[in-house]
Order: sequence, then C-alpha cells, then structure tokens
Amino acid sequence: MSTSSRFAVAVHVLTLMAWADEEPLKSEQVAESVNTNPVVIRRMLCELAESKLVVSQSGAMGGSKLARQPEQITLLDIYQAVESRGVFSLHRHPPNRHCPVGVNIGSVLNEVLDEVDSAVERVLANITIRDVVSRLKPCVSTAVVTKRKQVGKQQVFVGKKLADRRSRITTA
Amino acid sequence: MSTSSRFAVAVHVLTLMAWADEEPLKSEQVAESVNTNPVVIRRMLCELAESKLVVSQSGAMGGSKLARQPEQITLLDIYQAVESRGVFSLHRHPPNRHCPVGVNIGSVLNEVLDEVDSAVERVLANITIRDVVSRLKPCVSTAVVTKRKQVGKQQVFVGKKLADRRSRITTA
DNA sequence: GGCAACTGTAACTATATTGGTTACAGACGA
DNA sequence: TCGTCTGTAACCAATATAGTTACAGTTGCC
Repeated sequence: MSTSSRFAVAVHVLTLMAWADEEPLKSEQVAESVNTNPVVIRRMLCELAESKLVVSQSGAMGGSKLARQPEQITLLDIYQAVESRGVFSLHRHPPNRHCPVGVNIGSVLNEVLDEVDSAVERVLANITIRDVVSRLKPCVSTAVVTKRKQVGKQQVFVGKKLADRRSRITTA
Repeated sequence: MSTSSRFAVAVHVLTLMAWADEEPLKSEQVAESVNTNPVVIRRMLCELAESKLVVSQSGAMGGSKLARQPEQITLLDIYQAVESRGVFSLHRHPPNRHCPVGVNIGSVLNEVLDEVDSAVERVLANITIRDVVSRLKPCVSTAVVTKRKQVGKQQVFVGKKLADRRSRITTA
C-alpha cells in the first residue's frame, strides 16, 4: 500500500495551528514540532492553502494560521487536500484484454475500491481538528503546568495560555 | 498515500483460480492474464500460500489453486496476506517530544488510523472471491459464447466450461 | 528607502518501495 | 532421466516521498 506520512504531518500542522489559536506560525516553528525541514512544511502549507484550510502571509511577522475555525475543518478535508489518490491502486499495467477475467476485473475492483474509499471518508468526515485538539489536551495538561523558560537555542512552541511565545513547554 | 497494486493483483490472481475451478494454474498463465512477469506472480503466490489461501505444487503438471472454496476467502484475507501496513503511516521521524502537540499527536493519530483501518476491514470482510466471480460473470457471458480457437503463439486461459485449456476466449 | 524576516518555489539529492528481469536449484510426473 | 514446473536470490528500473540549498518576491519596521 501507499502509506505516506503526508496525512499524518498535515493533521499535525493544522492541530498546531488550532493550538496556537489565531497566532500565525512560521514554517520554522512548525518544522521544529514536526521534526522536519521548513521547506517540507511550506510545500505542504501551499497545498493546504489551495484547499482553503490555511492562510499564509509573506514578509516579516508573517506566518500561517487556520482559514476556518477548528471545528469546521474535518480530517476528510485534510485527506483530500494532501492525498491525491485513493487507498488502493489498480494494476500498474492493464490486464490482458483477451482473458475473460482480465478484461473485467478492473471494473469489479473499481467498485470495491470505491466502497473502501467511501468507508475511509465517512470515518474522516466525522473527526474535526477541534476533536483532535480535545483528545490532545488531557495528555498535555501536566506539560502546560510544568512549563519552564527556554535557556538554550531558540525553540518556540505555542500554547493558548502562553503570553510569551518564546517559552518552551516540556514534560521532562 | 501508498497505493501499491499488490492487493489488486492478488484479487485478480485468486479470481482467476476460482474461475479455473480446481484446475491448477501455472504462474505463466496467471502472469499472462495479469500482464506481468511470472516471477512477480510466483512471489505473490508464496505469500498467499503462507496465508493458506492457495496451494502450489512443484514439478511437471504443477501449478497453484485455491486452498478453500471461493466463498470462504474474503478480500480481507487477501488484504492481510499481501499488504503489510495499514492505510496510513505516521511521521517518518518522530515529532519533537518537547512540544505539547508533537509529544501527543502520535497517540491521537494512532487512534484515528485504527478507526480507518477497521472501516476498511469491515468492507473487505464482507466480500468473498465468490462474490467477485459473480460480479464478473455477467460481463463475460458473451465472451464465453464467442470463444474461438487459438491460432498463433500459445495463449492459455481458463473457463469452467472449457474442456480444452488451450483454447482462447475473446471478446473481439 | 533600506534592512531584516518571512513565504513560495525551483532544483537537486537521498532513500524506500514496488515491479520487472535473469538465473538457477530443487521438486515431480511421465 | 528428462522436461516442466515452483521457489528464490540477485540485480536493475521506475516512482514517490522526504530532505536540502538557494533564491526571488513580499512585507513590516526603522
């Protein structure tokens, strides 16, 4: 199967922005949380912007934030924004048209794969970014309490209740 | 997403064998219908044999056939036999453990991806190879009627009602 | 205006997975 | 024992994703 991490990363990115609550995030901040390169994030942000899920601003003090409220963004929106193809693919090369099975297996498989895709989409359509944030919060409540100042190299994370964006939240 | 054609090809292969109805098929025959290399088919047959979906026999007059009746093989069996991973993957590299979102997004995503996988499996568990053959048959009924002798290079396909395995079924 | 801090994007490389191919050892029927 | 198969290793090709460097364009601020 395909299994790229694009969907997982995209959900991560939008969850971060919901967490930041209207505060625009720089690609470098996001990349630091996702643990990847800022360009990878910017590429993905472009796709998410095309699907009207985020808005970005260039220039100094720029950054990206959600284009809608977190409860108005479903995981299906994200899935459709960053995953071009369905869950399964058909044959790489078309089967033999002179075989009774080969000539018709494609249409039967397409029906099946459509059923699968629909099932996946029904699940994703019922989960919003707000839900993800909610399921995240119980886990990090202690982390927020034990937040402490950043001492070393700049390491910026965000939190609703943090006035100082340059502080660092840690569980250690 | 991942999207390999392994699942599609595996369903094709087992459908061919159900169509052949107990007659062992050689990897070259199967490869001809799938339109690929016999080794690719033999590799897949090994996986399907490990999952007890087919049985193979070496040597002259050898070949492979279904290990069970077509109605006792679901597409979920096939999916689990040839697709090692779930529909989606998590991050390639783990997110930043010092970020409140990064440290917990993995467990939330895992719950979501489990829901997705379950939905996919529920769909596939309800479709058997017998069903696939049934959905195939209406399409090929005319093809069987218009079957004609093979004249050129050996091209062997199978059909329940064909005593001569070396005949060719065509829709042309 | 000019600088510094951003995004958007091109171009390239690295890595992983799948599929295709050749080759050959071993099994097995006739 | 010979010809016909499977099983499997080894290798190459094609594709997709991710990571990296570089740079043009945009914007806020002094």
